Amino acid sequence: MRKPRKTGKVTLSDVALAANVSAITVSRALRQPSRVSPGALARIEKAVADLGYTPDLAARALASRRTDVIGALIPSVTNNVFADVLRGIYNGIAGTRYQLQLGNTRYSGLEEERLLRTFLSQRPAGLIVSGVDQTPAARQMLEAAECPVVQIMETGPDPVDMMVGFSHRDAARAAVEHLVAAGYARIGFLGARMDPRTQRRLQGYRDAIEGTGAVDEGLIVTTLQASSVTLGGHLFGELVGRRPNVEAVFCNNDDIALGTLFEAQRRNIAVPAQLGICGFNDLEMMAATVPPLSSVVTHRGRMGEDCVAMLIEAIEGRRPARPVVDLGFQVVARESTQR
Amino acid sequence: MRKPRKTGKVTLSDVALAANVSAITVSRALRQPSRVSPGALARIEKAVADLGYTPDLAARALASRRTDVIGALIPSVTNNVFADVLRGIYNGIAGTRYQLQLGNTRYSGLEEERLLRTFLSQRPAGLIVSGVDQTPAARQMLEAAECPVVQIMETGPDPVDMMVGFSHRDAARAAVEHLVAAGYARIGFLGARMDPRTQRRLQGYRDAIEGTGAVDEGLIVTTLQASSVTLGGHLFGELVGRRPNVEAVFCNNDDIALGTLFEAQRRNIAVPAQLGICGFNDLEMMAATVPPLSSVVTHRGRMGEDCVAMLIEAIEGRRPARPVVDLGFQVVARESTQR
DNA sequence: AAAAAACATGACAGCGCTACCATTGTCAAT
DNA sequence: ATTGACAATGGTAGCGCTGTCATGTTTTTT
Repeated sequence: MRKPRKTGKVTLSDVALAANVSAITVSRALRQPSRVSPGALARIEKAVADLGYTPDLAARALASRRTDVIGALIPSVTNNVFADVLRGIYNGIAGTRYQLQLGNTRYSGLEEERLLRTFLSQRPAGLIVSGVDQTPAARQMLEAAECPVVQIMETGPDPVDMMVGFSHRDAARAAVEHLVAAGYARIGFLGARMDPRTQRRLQGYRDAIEGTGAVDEGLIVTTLQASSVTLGGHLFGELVGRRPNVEAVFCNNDDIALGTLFEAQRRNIAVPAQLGICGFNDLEMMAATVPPLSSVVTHRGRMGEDCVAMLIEAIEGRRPARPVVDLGFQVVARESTQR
Repeated sequence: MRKPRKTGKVTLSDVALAANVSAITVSRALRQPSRVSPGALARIEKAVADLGYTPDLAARALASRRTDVIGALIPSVTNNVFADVLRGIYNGIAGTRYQLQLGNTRYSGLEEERLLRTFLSQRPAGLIVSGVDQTPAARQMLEAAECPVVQIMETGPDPVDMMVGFSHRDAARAAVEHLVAAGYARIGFLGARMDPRTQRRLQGYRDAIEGTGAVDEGLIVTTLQASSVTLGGHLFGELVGRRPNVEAVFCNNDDIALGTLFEAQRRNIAVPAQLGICGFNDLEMMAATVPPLSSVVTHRGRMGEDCVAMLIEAIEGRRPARPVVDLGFQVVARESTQR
C-alpha cells in the first residue's frame, strides 16, 4: 500500500517492513543491538542484507544533530612530517565508526579559519588542529565548539581542550647541546618557512648557544621559502659565505640537513670532521645517508594515533585523565656529529 | 509567535523572518543570487551577517539529495608521490564550493571497497580513485555510482568514466632506453611494494631490455616491502651480490634511487662511471644529490589539479571533450647517467 | 492593446532518520 | 493480588533544508 519511493533508495522503513518491526526498532538494532531482542535483531539483519540497506548519513546527522566526522586541519600535505602524523591518524581511525575529514590550511591562518567554519557547520564529532597559534577568531571558534578538540604537533600552556605533542624548543636545544657536547663550536642554524614551530626551534638553538656564550646572528640563516633539499644546500652555501669557519649546523629539518650534506660534499667539506650536521625529525632516510645523519626523533606516527585515541575517548564521554600529553623527543647521534 | 528552537541554532527561517521574506527565498539567495531581486538579496545578506547564519549541510544534503563532497581514495598518505597529487587536488579544490573527503586505502582492495561504500552512502558529488585495478566489486560500485568518477595515476583502456594519468610502462621503458643510449649494459631493476603500477614499470623495463637482447632475471631485484631509502640500499646490495658486473640500475622510485646512490658510495662504486642510476618520479631532491640523479618527471601536481578540474566540469554538466587525459612524462638526464 | 514570456516570490510537502515519550508485557518484590 | 521495575517496542513529531508547483507582477512581443 506504501507508495514506491521516488528515489528508489532502500530506507529504514523498507527494512522495518521486511523485518516486521517498526522503523525505530531497526534504527536501534543498527546502533545499539543489545537493546533489541535477539529474534528481532536476526530478522532485521537479514532484511538489511537482503535489501542491501545503507544508512543515509545526512538524514542521521540531521535527526540526531551529530555526526561521526572527525575534522583535522594540517598546514601541509606534502611535508613528510605531517604525512607521518596523518598516517598515524588514519591508523587510529581505521576500524572505528569515525570518518576523517582533512583540511589543508597551507600555513595560512585565514584558510584555517575558513576551514574551521566549514567543518563546524557539519557538527563534527571531534576536531584535530595543528599547533597552538590559531588566530583569535579561530581560537574562539574552537573554544565555542561543542565537540572535543585536540591540538597536535606541540605542547604549550593554555590548551583549548586537549593536546598531544612535544616541546620544539627543548628538542632543538637538546640537539644543539649535543653538537656542543660533541666538541663543535661556531654552530649555525638553518631554517626555512619560519612558521611558529620553526621559530621555537630557533629559540631552542639560542637557549643552547647562550649556555656557551653569545649568539652570533651571522650564524643564523633563515628564509621564508618552503623547505626543500635544494634549499638546504643554498642555505648552507649562504652560511659558509658569511661564516667560513662554521663548524657545525643544526638544521630546522631533515630535508635541509640532507641538502647541507650534499652541499658539503660538493665543496669538499668533510662530514663529520670539518662539519657536524644535525637534522630534525629523523625521517627514515637519515640513517641511510653517507655518513648517516644525526637528528632528533619526533614521534609523529604516535602523535597521530594518540590524538585520535584521545579524541574518541572524549567523544564517548571518557575524558582522558591527562588532557595534555608530551610525547617527548630523542636526539639520535649518528656519524655526522661524531667528530 | 514562533517557538524558540531547541537547538538554539540560527536557521534559514530565522534569516527569512529577519529579512522579511520566505525561507525558500533565502535558500535561493544563497544558492543562486541572480534569481532574487537586489533589494531582497541585500536584506538577506544583512540578516545572514547579523545573525551569523551558517547553512546546515546535513539538512541541505537530505533535502536536495546531493552534496558538495568530492571523495578521493589514495593508497598511501606518506608516499611522496601521492602527497604531491594530493597537494594538486587541494589546490584545485581551493576556492570552489566543494569539499574533499580523503580515504586511505593502504594498498588494500578490500579497504578500498569499504571506503567506497562509505563514500557512496554520502551521495558524493564526484569521486577520485587511484589506478585502474579496482576489485570487481569496487568496479561495479563505481560504474553504478551516479556521480562522475576520475581514475588517476595512470591511463589505460576501459575507463570507468574519466581518467588522468600516464603510462607507467612507457615511462619506465623510456628511462631504461635512456640508460641504454647512455652506453650502459647489464642494467638492473630495483622495485619495492610491487603494486600494480610498479609491475607495469617492470614490464616497461622488460620491453626496453628485450630491445637489446634477453632479460637476465638475476638483474631484477624486488620485494613486497614498502619502499624506503634504506631499502633501496639493501636492494642494490642484493643486486651487486648477485650480479657484481651490473652497470646501471633503473629504480622503481626515487627513494630507492637515493638509497642506491648511498650504497654505491659506501661500496666505493663511482657514479656515474661505474654505475648509472635512474630513479622514477623526479622528486625535488633528485637535482640536489651528488651527483645529481637522473629520473623520470611525472606530473603529479598537475594530475591532482586536472582531475579536480575535470570532475567539477562533469559535476556541473559540462562533460570534458576528452575523458582520458595522458599527461605524459619526461626523462631527465642528470649526471648520474652520464657515463 | 492583448497575448506571451519572464521574473519574483511563496506554500506545501517531504528527504530519511532519531529524540522523546508512551505503551505493552513479564517478572520479582511486597 | 498488587505494585513497581525493567525490557522491548512503537507512535509522533520534528531536524533544517529544497523540489515542485502555484501565484502574482512585470516586461516584452506582435
